[in-house]
Amino acid sequence: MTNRVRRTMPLLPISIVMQLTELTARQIRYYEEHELIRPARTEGNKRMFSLNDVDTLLDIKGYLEQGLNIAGIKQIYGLKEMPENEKAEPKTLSDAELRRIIRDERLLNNRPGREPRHGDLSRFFQ
DNA sequence: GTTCTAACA
DNA sequence: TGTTAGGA
Repeated sequence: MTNRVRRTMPLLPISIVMQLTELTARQIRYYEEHELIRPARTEGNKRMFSLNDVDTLLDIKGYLEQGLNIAGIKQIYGLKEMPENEKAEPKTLSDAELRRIIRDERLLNNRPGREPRHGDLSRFFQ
């Protein structure tokens, strides 16, 4: 079995992915709506995530913490209609390019819903 | 008990 | 995004 298969094999239910990524089910489903991830479905319509999906979600979380919104992240993952189940690799962006995207979004909207961050070491002390 | 979709005091 | 209703 190839590593690609291993990484794209749908194995994880949303509850596990929630713990692995520290994202809410709402967020995970929302990102699927925007085609940032493409989890498979069981016969009962339950989402099954691959390790690649988890990896992508972790990247998304990182970008969100940097102030990017879905639109900005979509620019990085151009996840259009690709061959079956093959996920797009993160578009390689220069730091300058990434900074430009973030700056534009801060300009466009004053980072809606974002409160001053205290320091993210807090999650290590829950 | 878990996950799903749709919708919003 | 959170949360909840109503089903599966």
